[in-house]
Amino acid sequence: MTRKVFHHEPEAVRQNDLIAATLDSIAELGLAGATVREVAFRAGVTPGLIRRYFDNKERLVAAAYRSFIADLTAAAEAGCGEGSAHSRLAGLIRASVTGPVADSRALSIWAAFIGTVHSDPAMATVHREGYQAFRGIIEQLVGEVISERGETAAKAEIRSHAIVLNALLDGLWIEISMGGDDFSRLDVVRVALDSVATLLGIDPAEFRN
Amino acid sequence: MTRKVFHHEPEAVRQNDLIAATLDSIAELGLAGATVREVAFRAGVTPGLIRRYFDNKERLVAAAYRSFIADLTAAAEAGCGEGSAHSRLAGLIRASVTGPVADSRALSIWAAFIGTVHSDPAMATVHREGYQAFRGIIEQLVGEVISERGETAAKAEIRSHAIVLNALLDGLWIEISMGGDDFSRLDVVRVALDSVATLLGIDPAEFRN
DNA sequence: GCAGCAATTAATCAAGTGTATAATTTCAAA
DNA sequence: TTTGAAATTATACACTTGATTAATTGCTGC
Repeated sequence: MTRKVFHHEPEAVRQNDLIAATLDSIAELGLAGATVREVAFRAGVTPGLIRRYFDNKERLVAAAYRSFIADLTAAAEAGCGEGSAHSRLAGLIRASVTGPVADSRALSIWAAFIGTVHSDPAMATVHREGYQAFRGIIEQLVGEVISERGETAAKAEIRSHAIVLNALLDGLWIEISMGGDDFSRLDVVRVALDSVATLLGIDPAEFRN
Repeated sequence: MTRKVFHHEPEAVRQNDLIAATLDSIAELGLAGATVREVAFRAGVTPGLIRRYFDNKERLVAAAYRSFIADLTAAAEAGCGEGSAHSRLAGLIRASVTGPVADSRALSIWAAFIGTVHSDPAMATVHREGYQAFRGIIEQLVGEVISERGETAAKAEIRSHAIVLNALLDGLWIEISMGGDDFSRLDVVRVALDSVATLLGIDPAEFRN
């Protein structure tokens, strides 16, 4: 038998490929389907190689989680654009409830990971970091929006608003990404913007800009 | 060796025990830890017995999911109590963001199951049914609240409100159950009630009753 | 071109998985 | 008390899993 031909790849490239293959496996087959063999196959590589780049399968999965969350947050943040705080918040909201952030694949991966957080300390750490990062963005944005309107609010109030907003966006993201038929005939962006505006006491018409 | 002594149990009891053991396993060890042996051990039974009550492990897990969702929905619904639509909606909200509905164990189980929905059609069915049931409750309640206030709203508007409310409650439930430190010094019930009141255009003070 | 090192493969292992089945025990009916 | 069916156990099997290691290959510097 002839051995498989292969190429040397830079460490970063292989790691990325393995992480991507892991996320693909999870998205299509669930966490249980993301076996070492499946991941290796999708990465066009042999199972044993994984151990050269990740000490454990656990480490690989945690790295994939971190990468996934970072990408998701970055995509949402990219939706902010630049400009007034109002328009940036609107951009964040719009990005949060439309593709590629709000899509079935992302939800599947997120859900698979979330299920491990409670029983796996390493995953819990990754989760907490990602969560706090996103809520920090919202909190900052809410603060800026309030001061932009010439108003002032206590830190606790801003935080309270951020928590509610975050919850609403999370919930909407889940519902939309889950893809029940209920959203197909609904303008999700308008609903999301109006809801947030109402919660913040902003005139929805003005907020939609 | 002496064989294990055992008792005959009615079918319903054994099924319940096995389902309870499955949920316990998932809550503590994650879905991956809910092996046939682990579940059997927790149920004080031998692995082989499971197959007498459930064709597959898949069936057992699906049954556990259905049972879990039903209990959760029932607990939330029980919080409604009786009385005006306003007070029933308030009760539902209060129940949704406090124990035993909003607690770490419930979230762990929910998360584990959610991760399987995308790649497992049977689980998807169970999920969809449970989800629609809960959203139906909210939709009904929102409709009653509106008409109770002497107002009138198109069906689409009611549905839109229900979707947003459901998303908000889901998101709050997740955040609270996840148990970040951020909620420890926050009156979650008040925040939830005020947010919903604001979204529905009700005076928060009146809504809190 | 070639030597040597790092990257990759191939093959194997022990442990754990869900499932199947025959042997045993419980329990209710006669 | 006995008997027979149903419930439960014990054991085993085939398979998959993550991990390990030696052999092989590709590549870089000389």
